[in-house]
Amino acid sequence: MDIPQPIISTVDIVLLLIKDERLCVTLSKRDKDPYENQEALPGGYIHAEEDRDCLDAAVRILRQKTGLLPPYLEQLKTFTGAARDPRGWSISVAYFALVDADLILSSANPGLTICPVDALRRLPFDHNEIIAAAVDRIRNKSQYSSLPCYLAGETFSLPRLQKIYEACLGEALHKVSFRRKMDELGVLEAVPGQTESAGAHRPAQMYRLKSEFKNQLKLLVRGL
Amino acid sequence: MDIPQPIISTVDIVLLLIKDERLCVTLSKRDKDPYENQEALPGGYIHAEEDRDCLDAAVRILRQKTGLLPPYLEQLKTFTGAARDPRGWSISVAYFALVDADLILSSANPGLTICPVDALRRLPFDHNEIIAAAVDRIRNKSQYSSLPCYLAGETFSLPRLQKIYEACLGEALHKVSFRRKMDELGVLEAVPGQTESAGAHRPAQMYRLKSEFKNQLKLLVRGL
DNA sequence: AGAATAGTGTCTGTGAGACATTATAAA
DNA sequence: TTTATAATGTCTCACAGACACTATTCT
Repeated sequence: MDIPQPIISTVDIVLLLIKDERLCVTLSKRDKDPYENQEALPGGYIHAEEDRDCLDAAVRILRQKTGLLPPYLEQLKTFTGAARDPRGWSISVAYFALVDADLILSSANPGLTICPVDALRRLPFDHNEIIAAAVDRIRNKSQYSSLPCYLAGETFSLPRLQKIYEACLGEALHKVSFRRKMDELGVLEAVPGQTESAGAHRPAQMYRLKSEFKNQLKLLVRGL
Repeated sequence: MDIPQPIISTVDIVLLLIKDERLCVTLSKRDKDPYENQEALPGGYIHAEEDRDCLDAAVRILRQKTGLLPPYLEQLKTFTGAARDPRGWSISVAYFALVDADLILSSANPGLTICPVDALRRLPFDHNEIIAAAVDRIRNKSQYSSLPCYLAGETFSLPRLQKIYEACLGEALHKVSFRRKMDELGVLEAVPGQTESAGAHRPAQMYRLKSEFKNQLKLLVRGL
């Protein structure tokens, strides 16, 4: 039985959020070689002694680099090969996380940058490709699920939620249909008496996720 | 900088096909410990010296264990952790492949077994979970894509293709709608003059994938 | 009062499923 | 000629988008 050659095993995380009605990714300044001091996806080695599995590692790395545990976290895709890392053959299990922008902006972590996904410069490793996969994923799931609600924070108006969906999908949505679909999803409830004023016009009713859907995606039979 | 602990890095493949109108998975008898001589998903170590990336490794392993290159192969999901392999902390990058049953049954590889996915016994490692993820994937993609066509071989009748879709989805489909959708997909062309007789009734027109779609999935705007 | 957006009611075209009818080869 | 399934035409109901109208608050 041949002993396999050692392979670098890491986890990288695409932490997405909405800022100024645009879909953005969280970048972290690298504190080690290779690419020391450059902006890249937050990531790190798998610690076999400490992490039970890769999801565990992702949670640990998120805590270390951003100080928060996002309300949505799932495996995205695994990126592998001899060419993607100057240290040699590597595996990166990429994760996909969503968070309300206020949480990051308020925690004011110095090493972090928020950058719109459609205005990224060339990043180290294959991180542009990883982010592209994450954008594909959110585009796809936003068409038929409550996924973008995790970008919206505790309470939000329907007009704001529609803007978030539109930022995820990259296209404008029809208001009546959007509201019908949100109603059909059935994951939202109005917050009694709470409204949001935004100028010289009627204020918007605020909504929140029903508690039973806080940790559970809901899917539409037919998409938006 | 801490040197990470070595992690076992493997690739496993869920090779699906239709046999007797049922969705089946290809199992391979293990030739090494752990679980020597037991049926499990075909898989093996990543060879960092030889494989450019994991897709490369999957192709190599498929060639070694089954002797064929399936017309459809994509990454499925990565399974990781300390608990899934008795040898220790491991990463398995799982792949998802589709093939026409005739190809496997004709190659008559002795180490292979074909087993319906809904009649599996307990398999080594977390292979039941990996297969469940593959079944989820094919169920999902069959709803809105030409994916199941890769299970159908070179030429096939529409009634047979419908049976294949039904096996993938696990539910009966409406004939008229199914045909409308196949027409809308636009990936099929009739094979002039070729029909299939199957009893005392009108024979079925045979179809094949248009050559431009042989290596490309086509998606429906609205599902089946 | 006017402006501007929130929120809702109604109409219409598209499309999916139901049903029915025709087509065709084997027995 | 019967039988069984292939293949297609037609009807109807549901739904998505278009449009129009009402509601409400700030200026």
